[in-house]
Amino acid sequence: TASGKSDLAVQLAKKFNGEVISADSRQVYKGLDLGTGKITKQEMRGIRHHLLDVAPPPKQFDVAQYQKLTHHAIAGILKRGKLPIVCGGTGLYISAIVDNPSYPSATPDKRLRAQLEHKSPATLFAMLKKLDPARAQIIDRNNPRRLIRAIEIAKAHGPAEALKKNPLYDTLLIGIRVPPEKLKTALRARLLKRMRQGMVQEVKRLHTKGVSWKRMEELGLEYRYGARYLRGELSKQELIETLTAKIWQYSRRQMTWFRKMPNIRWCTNKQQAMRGVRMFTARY
RNA sequence: GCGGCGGUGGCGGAGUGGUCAAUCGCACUUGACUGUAAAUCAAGCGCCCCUGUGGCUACGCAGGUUCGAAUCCUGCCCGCCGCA
Repeated sequence: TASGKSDLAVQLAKKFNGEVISADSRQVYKGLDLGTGKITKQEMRGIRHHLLDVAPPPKQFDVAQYQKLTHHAIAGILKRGKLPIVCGGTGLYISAIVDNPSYPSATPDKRLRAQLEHKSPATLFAMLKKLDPARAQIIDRNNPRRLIRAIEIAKAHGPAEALKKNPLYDTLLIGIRVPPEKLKTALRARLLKRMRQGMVQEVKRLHTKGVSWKRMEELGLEYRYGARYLRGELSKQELIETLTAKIWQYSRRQMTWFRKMPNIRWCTNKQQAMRGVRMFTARY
């Protein structure tokens, strides 16, 4: 967040004849622009971007869909003889491409989920233990969302296998390192700018176009708190304060994900990144 | 000036004689992650020794009562409300 990755991606694409693939779980939705910090047409500077605006906001999108669409996109880019550049902050989505795990084929079961939603973690855990004791051993037993999905998988086709990774592509991972204080300031400045550009109006517009307040809660920080502000639960000042805090928390969670990626190459400036890519592409 | 209410950890806010370093929420720090991932979940969060049924300092300030006080009493300081 606010590290300058979109901008870097475009520069790399220019320099190395590439196209950009977004790895962002909110920018996949059409119409979520200001609130997600989506790159604008102008900022793209003619570089083709993929995996943006591929889903309607009311419908839930997920990693498996992301994985599938991305493989298509990458195939197309390679066929055109170009370099695919994945850029984004959703660790899970990045790993969906880089590690290419084959997710259990059990498809989300809305009815089952609704049924389990109000059960306590303890009962969910008991259910899972019966269905898939091995999984129960290693799962986070306090986390209803994980428990429900695990049950979903077990019900569909018995005990789950360990997740296999089958990487398809040779990848270079670049992490951008920004000093925390600097990042904090940048985050806030960016938020204020987006507010001036009409972020709240965007939320309002989405709602009039049929996105429920309930759904808004799930579409990302800006939409969640923006909606609360519009409903009068937050003052403008409170909106700004809680959003800065929440965005910062989110940014930290991103970092904990990236920190554990094994071969990530950390860069503090564009030159370092450029050099990395040059060396990487020289191998082919 | 008189009367009422209140001052608790970074913030909000419990507790009203012992089991209180003090419920809880937020913020903060660290981490997990098998189709919601900007989601969901976990741990830590006065100071020190970092072994424990450990030591120290704490609930506006200063005294007092008590075996024992954030909790009771007195004085002072500060805030809000009502009457002047």
